[in-house]
Amino acid sequence: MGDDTTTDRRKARGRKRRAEIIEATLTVVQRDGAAGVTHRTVAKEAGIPVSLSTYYFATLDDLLVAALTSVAEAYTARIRHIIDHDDDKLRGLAELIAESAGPGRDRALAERELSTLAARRPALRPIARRWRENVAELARHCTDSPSAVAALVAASDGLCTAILIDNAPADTDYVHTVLQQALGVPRETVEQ
Amino acid sequence: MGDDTTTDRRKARGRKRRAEIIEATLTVVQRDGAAGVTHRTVAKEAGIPVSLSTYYFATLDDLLVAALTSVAEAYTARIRHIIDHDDDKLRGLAELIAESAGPGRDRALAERELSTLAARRPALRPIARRWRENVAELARHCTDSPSAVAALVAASDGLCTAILIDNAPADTDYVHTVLQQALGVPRETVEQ
DNA sequence: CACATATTTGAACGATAGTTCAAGTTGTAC
DNA sequence: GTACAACTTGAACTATCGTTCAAATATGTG
Repeated sequence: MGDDTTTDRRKARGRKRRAEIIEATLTVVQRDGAAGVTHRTVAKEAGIPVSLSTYYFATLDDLLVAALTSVAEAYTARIRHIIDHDDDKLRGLAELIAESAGPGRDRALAERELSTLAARRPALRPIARRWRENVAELARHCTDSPSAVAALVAASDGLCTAILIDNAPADTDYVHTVLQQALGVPRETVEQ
Repeated sequence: MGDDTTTDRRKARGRKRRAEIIEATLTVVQRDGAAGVTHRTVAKEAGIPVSLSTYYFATLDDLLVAALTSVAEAYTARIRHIIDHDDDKLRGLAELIAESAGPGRDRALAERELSTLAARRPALRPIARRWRENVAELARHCTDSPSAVAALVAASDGLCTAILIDNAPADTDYVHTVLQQALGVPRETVEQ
């Protein structure tokens, strides 16, 4: 009847709709910022009536929470993949960060908007924190120093901000160099 | 008549009102986030009618721009003061950053909200960028390495984020240690 | 005094917001 | 078929929004 793994096609469609609405929400955030997210703009983006948006997300807050969760999970998955599969994990991280300047800019922008939102809602903090914890775990594969881990995590975050807001140089080599510097690798391998 | 240094008491009162409205705006941002800023909430906070808010700031955008400019300038002034007057400039920066956990939390939160806003408005980027450039200048007093400067700037930003969103440890010593790490000081003086 | 300029006020307009709801449709179980 | 649950729809309610405006007050100038 109502078990978790039901194959009820109605519920399956419901889950799909839910995902579609979240996707439309992220599109709106990327285009107009978190301030542009309303039940109506999201519904229009998804091509559905307004009341269907509220059917799946009773309040606008629920929708934003779901969107943040989704985008954070996607980002976290990327990092986990680097940890598990990349040989040079620091370089993998640098590539991921450098993406924020190119194709991944919209996504990174959305994540910043939503994480800023999280600063004001304690319920969202654990989700926003997960990204940071995963970067820390990646860092622990590169060094034993706790302060080096902290510096790398902070620098990673700061680099993303710089790329998004300052249009800082964002080629992988540059990011990689700065990450190495934060990690404290010997000078002569960093300086030109 | 209309020169800059007029002592016209009417204009003086106008400037004071303008400052009051900006102050009220920042209070609203600190309490409810940038999304909570409306002409009405600001007017209520300032104890004035709505139309007076629009008299000084024709559009809501003008008001947000003015508020961001104000908060960014205050922060920049703090950094400049450290550069010009502190002996241990890195420690001064660490103290400033650590403030974000205590009395300066609201202001730091407001700055993040408003700088996130800047990501979507090119006109605001120069203002948001100034903070970063001043930190870089401070860093250049501590090192000759360009990558060390970049790492310190990025780490400073990331530490603020961590303190605001993750409730990361924020005592001055800890922040100072991480900043030193990013700067690349010899290991033995950093590790415990 | 009159005259001009700057500030202040309350009311109003049109637009859009979140949310609710009763009615309709589709799919599942019996 | 009937009964039931999940999904979908359009319309509506109330609230708040940004902005405008004419009138009132205060201040400076002659």
